[in-house]
Amino acid sequence: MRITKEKKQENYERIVATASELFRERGFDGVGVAELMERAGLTHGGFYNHFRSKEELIAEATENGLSETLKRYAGHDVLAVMELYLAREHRDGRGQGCAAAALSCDAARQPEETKAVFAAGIDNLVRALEQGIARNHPSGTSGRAQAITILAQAVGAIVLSRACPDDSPLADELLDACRADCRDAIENRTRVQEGRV
Amino acid sequence: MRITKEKKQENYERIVATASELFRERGFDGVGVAELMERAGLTHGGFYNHFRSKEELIAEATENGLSETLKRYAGHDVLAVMELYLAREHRDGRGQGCAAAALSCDAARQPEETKAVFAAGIDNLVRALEQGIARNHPSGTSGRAQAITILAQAVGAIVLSRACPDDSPLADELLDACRADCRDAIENRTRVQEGRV
DNA sequence: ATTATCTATAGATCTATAGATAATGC
DNA sequence: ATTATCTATAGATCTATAGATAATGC
Repeated sequence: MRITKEKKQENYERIVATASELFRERGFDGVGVAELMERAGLTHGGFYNHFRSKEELIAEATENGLSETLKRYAGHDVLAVMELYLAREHRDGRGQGCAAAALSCDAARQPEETKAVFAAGIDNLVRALEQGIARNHPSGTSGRAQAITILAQAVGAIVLSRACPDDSPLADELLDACRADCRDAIENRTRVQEGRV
Repeated sequence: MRITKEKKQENYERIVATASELFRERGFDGVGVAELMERAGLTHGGFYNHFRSKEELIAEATENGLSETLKRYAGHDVLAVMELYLAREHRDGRGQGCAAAALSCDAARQPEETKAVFAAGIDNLVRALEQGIARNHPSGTSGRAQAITILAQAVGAIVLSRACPDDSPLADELLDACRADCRDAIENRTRVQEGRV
């Protein structure tokens, strides 16, 4: 049974959104085309009307996940972003959380084209954080380097925290120490820019 | 053909060492038992004389990888460790590099027992870094929280840098910004402890 | 006529097991 | 006699394709 072009586009988007979530939960190798299509309400074979290969979907789902992540964090000051990012709810909701934190290890093992998509997504996050820093420091100079260090630390904290067992004290310690450190770093930036050092 | 107990132990250790490296390169799902055993110079079926399941090997290889990582970095001051850690050579040698950076995303998807092994390994790295901070600050107070933030940032920088394409400027930018930030953080600690703020 | 979906399946993997072989270790 | 390895294979996956079906879009 054939469907309208509009319905096809809807199906395509549902496949990508479903894949984006499942990949974050289980990794690229942890999700098969058959299960993915079933979850999207379609049958296995139909997949290849939308994508030439699973690899093509991986690139698409990665781009989608990273742009969703950007959307969630753009437009807020950096401290507000970090409160949300370094929260237990974020750590415990891999499928709905930051795609950079959930998929970076897996992305490292993908072909160069997929890694290019990933790098573009990270760069967008860095730029959003840089603007977030500017919201805490309206008169400050460019904070790209600091945006990079804050993103790296936040991603590292989430990634390591998720690798700990549910009841591990270290898991929470990671989030708390990095949240406090980020606050200090931003505060310190204020002090430096006001010439108080 | 049966072999000596000693040879069996040697085979066991070679399987774990081979797995530890291959898993870091390709992830737990990216390496099959057959290929692993072939690389270790044994046949597929022999695997189950050493392990009840692949899952058991994963826990063992994770522990092995993390303790190798600890061995490499223990006993040096924190700035020397970070020079090594945030280097291009480390980023580009996943199989020989830090197991926490290579496997944390994968470990997050493993059963609780494997995650417990992972958390113990991270805690050892944190303690080693804390001692490394003490080498830069012999008279300082405990630096566990700072050790945690430095580890998180370093892991995040490597993980994100590896997800970028080979020629990506962002990949190097991540390493350089975090290396500089770590130097600043340790320097700032000196200033604080000398009462200069 | 075109095409998005479906069913069915090819062919390659994957983990794990069964049974044979042959050398160790009692 | 025990046991570490080997060969062979069961049974479950996995990606991808072929061909049938039926509704759209010309």
